[in-house]
Amino acid sequence: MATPANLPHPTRADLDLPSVLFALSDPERLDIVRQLRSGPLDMADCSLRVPDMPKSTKSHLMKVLREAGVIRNEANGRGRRLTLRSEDLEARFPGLLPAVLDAPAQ
Amino acid sequence: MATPANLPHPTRADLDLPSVLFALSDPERLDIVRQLRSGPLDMADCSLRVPDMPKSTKSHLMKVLREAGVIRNEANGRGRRLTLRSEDLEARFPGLLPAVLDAPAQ
DNA sequence: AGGTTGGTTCGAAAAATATCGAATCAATAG
DNA sequence: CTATTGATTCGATATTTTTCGAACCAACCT
Repeated sequence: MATPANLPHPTRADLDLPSVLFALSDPERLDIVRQLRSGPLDMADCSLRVPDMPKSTKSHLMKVLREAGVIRNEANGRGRRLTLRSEDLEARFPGLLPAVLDAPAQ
Repeated sequence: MATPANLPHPTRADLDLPSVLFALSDPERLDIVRQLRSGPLDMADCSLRVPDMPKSTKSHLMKVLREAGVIRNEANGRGRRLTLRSEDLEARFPGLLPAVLDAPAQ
C-alpha cells in the first residue's frame, strides 16, 4: 500500500484497442486526457470536474488510463508527472487519438 | 416484450462520444462493427465469435451498438437489417471510425 | 390454421467497475 | 527529527453491465 516509485506500464506492442477505447469512454477520464494534450502535467495540477473527488478515486481513474497505456505516470518529486502517450498510441492506432481529441467536447 | 417494427435510434446530433467509445470497447461488439464495414448485413448472417451465444445476449450487444448510434437496426422481412452509421459517425466524429476499423485486429 | 424462424423484452442472477475511507509511504518543509 | 503534502493500495460497498432463460411477437411457410 505504498507509493511505488514506478508503476507498471504496458509496452507499445501490448496496447490493446478495446482497453484503450474503454479507458477513453468515461467523461472524467477523457477530460484528463484532453488536459494532457498540450503537454505533461503534475497530477496535482490536473483539474477534475468533480472538485472534491477523493484522492483514491482520482488515483483509480489514473490507474485505468495507465493500465490501458493511454498515459504514463511517473514519480516526480513529491508528486506525479502525467504524460499522454501520444507517440505510442499513434504508432499502434494511427489517427485514433487525434480523432478522439478533436471530437467536439460533450 | 414484442418485436417492434422500428427501434429508437439517436439522431446524428445526439451522438455522444463516450457512449460511442464504450460501445466499441468490447471485442465482440467491435467484431460486429467490422463485419458491417463492407455493407449492411442481416442479423442472422452476422457471425459471432461465440457460436452458441443465446439470442437474448446477441440482441443485447446490438442494443448497446444501436443506442450509442453506431449501427442502425431495422426490420427486414422476418429478420433484421444491420447498417453501420458511417456517415453520421464521420460527420460528428471525423476520422474516428476509420481509425478504429483500420486498427490492427486484436 | 398451425408450426417454424428470427428477434426483442423482461427479470433475475452473475460479473465487472466505480466509489471512497483508512492505512501507508516518500519527498519535502520547517 | 517531525509534520505536512501528494499519491498508491487495500477492502468493503454501491452501482453498472453482462448473461441468459422465459415469454412474446411478427413474418413466413405448409
